[in-house]
Amino acid sequence: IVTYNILVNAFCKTRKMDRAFGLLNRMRKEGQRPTFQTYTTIIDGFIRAGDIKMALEMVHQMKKAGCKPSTATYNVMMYGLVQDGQMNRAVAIIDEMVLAGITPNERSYTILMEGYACIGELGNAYKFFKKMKEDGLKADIVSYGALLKACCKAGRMQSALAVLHEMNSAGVERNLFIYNILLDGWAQRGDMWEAAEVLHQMCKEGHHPDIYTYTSFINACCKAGDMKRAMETVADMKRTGVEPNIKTYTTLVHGWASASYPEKALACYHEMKEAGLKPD
RNA sequence: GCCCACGAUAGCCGAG
Repeated sequence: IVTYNILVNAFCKTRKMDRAFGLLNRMRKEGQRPTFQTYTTIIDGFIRAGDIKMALEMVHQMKKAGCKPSTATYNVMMYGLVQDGQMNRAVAIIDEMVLAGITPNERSYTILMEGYACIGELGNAYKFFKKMKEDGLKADIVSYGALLKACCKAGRMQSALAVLHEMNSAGVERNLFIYNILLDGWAQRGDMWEAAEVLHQMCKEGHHPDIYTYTSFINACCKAGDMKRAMETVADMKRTGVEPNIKTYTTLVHGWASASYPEKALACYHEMKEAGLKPD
């Protein structure tokens, strides 16, 4: 059964839902009982394919087969609804879980927080952050990341700093994701100075900037109109072995174009093609 | 605690 599950998972991850589904039927025919993991994997596959209806249908089949949906099953459903922008339905799943006697875990709440973070609803994100703690769950680094992103998206950078502070008190170490979210928060506001400060601090603490860090920072420079600094950053990243990708170049092309230097924009565009990247 | 399932970061454009 574990072997089957691994196979089913492989098919789902490569978007071959028909084959995954076929395998499920084969398991049934051979008299093997698919486990709750099997079902959850398939439901996850449908969710990632954007097919909420089929995902719900599978939940139904799962229950009919006498398999109890687990926390992960509910999490997957919430994730799908969140991706689809159906926050209210996603939130309703929490109540459904509780009614079914299933306990939400930190991921359950983090999924909802992420959803609210994406639309800049800090208040709601925070609401579930609190709820998580009320349930006696410990916020992990991903949960803090979601809260941080909510602050950044809402433009509440002071609150973002407060979140970092709380992480410290909770003894949760910052990682590259955390720094990148924060740096991007400043970048979105065109504050390359604060962004530079974050970049400086992360390096000081031994974190190596990655493609996300650099691209966000370049974006900050472009927004602030400092194309010189943007180009210097490109040089920096190459020097540290981080190759600019399509997004990095698009940021630059856009930056030069907004600064009314179409010829510079074109030069970046050519450089991108020479680097073997296809414009998208 | 670990094993087969679930959550996090960047650009432009389009759609609304």
